[in-house]
Amino acid sequence: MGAPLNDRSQNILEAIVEDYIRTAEPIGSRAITKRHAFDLSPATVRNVMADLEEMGFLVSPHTSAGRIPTEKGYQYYVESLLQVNDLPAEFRNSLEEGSRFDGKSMENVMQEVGNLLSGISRYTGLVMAPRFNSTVFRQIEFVRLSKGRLLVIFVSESGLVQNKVIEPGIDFSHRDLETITNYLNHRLPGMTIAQVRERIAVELREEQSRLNKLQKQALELSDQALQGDVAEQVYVAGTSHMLEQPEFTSPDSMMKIMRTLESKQQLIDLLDCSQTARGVQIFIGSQSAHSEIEGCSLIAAPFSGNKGAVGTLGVIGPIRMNYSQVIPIVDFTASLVSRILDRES
Amino acid sequence: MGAPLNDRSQNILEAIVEDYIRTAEPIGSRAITKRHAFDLSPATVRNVMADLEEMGFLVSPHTSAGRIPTEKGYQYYVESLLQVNDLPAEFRNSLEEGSRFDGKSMENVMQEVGNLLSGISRYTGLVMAPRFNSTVFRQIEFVRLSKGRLLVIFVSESGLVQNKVIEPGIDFSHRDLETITNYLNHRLPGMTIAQVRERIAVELREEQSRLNKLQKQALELSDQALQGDVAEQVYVAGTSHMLEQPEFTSPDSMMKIMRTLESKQQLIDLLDCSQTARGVQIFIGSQSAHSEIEGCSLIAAPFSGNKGAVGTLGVIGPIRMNYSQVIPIVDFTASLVSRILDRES
DNA sequence: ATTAGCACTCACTTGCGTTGAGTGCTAAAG
DNA sequence: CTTTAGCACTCAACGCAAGTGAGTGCTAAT
Repeated sequence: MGAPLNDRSQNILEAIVEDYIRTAEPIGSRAITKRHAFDLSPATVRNVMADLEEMGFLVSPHTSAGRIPTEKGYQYYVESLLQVNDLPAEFRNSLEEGSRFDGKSMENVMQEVGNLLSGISRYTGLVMAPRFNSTVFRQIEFVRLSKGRLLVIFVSESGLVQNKVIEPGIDFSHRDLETITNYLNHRLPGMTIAQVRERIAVELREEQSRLNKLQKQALELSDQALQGDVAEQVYVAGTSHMLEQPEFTSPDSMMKIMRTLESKQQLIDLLDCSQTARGVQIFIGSQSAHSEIEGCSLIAAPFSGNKGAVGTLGVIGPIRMNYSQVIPIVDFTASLVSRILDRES
Repeated sequence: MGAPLNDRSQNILEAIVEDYIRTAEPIGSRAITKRHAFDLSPATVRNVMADLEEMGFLVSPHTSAGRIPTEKGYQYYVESLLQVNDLPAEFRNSLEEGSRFDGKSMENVMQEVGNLLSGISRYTGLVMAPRFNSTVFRQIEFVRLSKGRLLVIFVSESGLVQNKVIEPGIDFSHRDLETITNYLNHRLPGMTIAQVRERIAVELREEQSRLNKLQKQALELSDQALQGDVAEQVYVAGTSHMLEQPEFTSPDSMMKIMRTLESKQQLIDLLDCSQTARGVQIFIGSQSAHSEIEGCSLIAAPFSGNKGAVGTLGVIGPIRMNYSQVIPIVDFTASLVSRILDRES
């Protein structure tokens, strides 16, 4: 699908896409010649537009309206025509300002980053915290809540904290717990949670005989503590910006979009795609997979500390999204968050 | 404003409110006589309705429409006419089912409870976790993240966990931290966070001379750790149910309501009102304070463990809300959560 | 006190003509 | 061969008028 477009067609396509992104209204041939100083008559532009339509870059909603870009049109625009703006200094500042983390927990930081993403882009901001299972274990603590009920707290290298309540069969004493905690905290750091689990399984199987009772209990306990994948954390911010978009003015589409943004799982699936990739990724319309988010595009980028904790953040908005503005925002924010995670180690 | 309403007027008012809650459409005199077996002609009902309108319980949107309840009408209905249904067993079951907390953190439980509230009521569920400052301190842990950067983890009696990153001036060694942790964990449990802070301030002021260096550092460190109120946590679930309500079909009102539900602070203010009260509280329309939530009612109840941690949960929906169904849901859920918090101790 | 009857009101719907932005086609001009 | 001017055509959107019907308030009869 190379680029069988000559310069003039490209210019016109670019003009249409950009005007449409601004106005959200079908662009007519006259409007083009007026707004941009091509030395062409509307009729010529019409011919070019007819060609672009035939090639699948444009459609007209009805005979007597202007043209709007198709998904393919946007894709071509993003891949070949778009020039990304620099991130304005004010945005850069408020991002750096807002992500100071002194006195905040990592969760707060993630939430705050989501708010910043949405506030600056004026679309909806998404942040998916690193999957806990892939983060590097740093420390574990047990708190005895009541008879037989324990609170387990994990801390990862990157400063993420997770906790859960478990009910092991045995009622450990304060002393036991302390010993177990020490034992585990000396042996486990440096591995990912996944590796830790594997290690525990191996030791329980193969070294049974060489372990004393408490060591065995320690392993069994941490096995239970690590059981069950911890659900991903997604922070969504600025959902109401979505409703401000003219493409979602109908009550129906408003409900649809809000339902989608409410279902964390769908968002996780979406963001997972760009987990592994490097740098900013752009999913335009139905490119964003199986997903139910019709009419939306996603600009996402992974972030990661040097200890391997990988999360994803991004901005979701209508296909008619201001790509040139949002891309640098996402890009910069991702590296910012990476920097924050790194600083922890 | 006593009750200058005779039985017949009451019955008719009740019928109108309940029919309107069901249909969301103005109720006419004929509809009343048809749907309910009062032995009255439409004309009589009309007379009564005119009286009720004069008294401020009803209004008609325009001359040739039926009547709808005013806020005052709802208030009278809720206070004097409403009979609360029992909570259907299926709801009770799914609530009890869903709030099993084994393997979940308290935050997960709160979130889950929000989901249940909204899922069952089909309105929007709110849960405000206990303010951390008012919870009883149980344990503190320090994790050294990097040079000069500490992660502090607090655990409250009720199993709530909070963490934050701080940067004390000094770079404590692992050993120091252990000592400090032990020192604090022996002295502080049993007090609320607020009390702890006070105590620390007093000791630092009055017992300066009697403390060794590490003890002093311990106190200073925990002072910093406790500084700054931790933001309240509000869990909001099922916001899209709001958009399903016929009163919010216009794009404008949809945006308005979503913006409100997005701003945690407004919700906190709202829920704070019922923090101190006992049992289910009902805020109808503008009763729900200064707040911007026009056209909404809130049904809320505080929950609390025996250790004093107090939170609030509730359901928010249109004024035309199914009070008789939602009240028992909120009531039961609040006591359920209280039970969960209690069980921890 | 209640009810039947009746004139009246007014949001809502339907249909119809007008408007205007925009198109595609054709034929002339460069 | 490309570009442009001209023109007939299309069709969503807007506004207006008439018709419809649910519901009311008032009056007079029961």
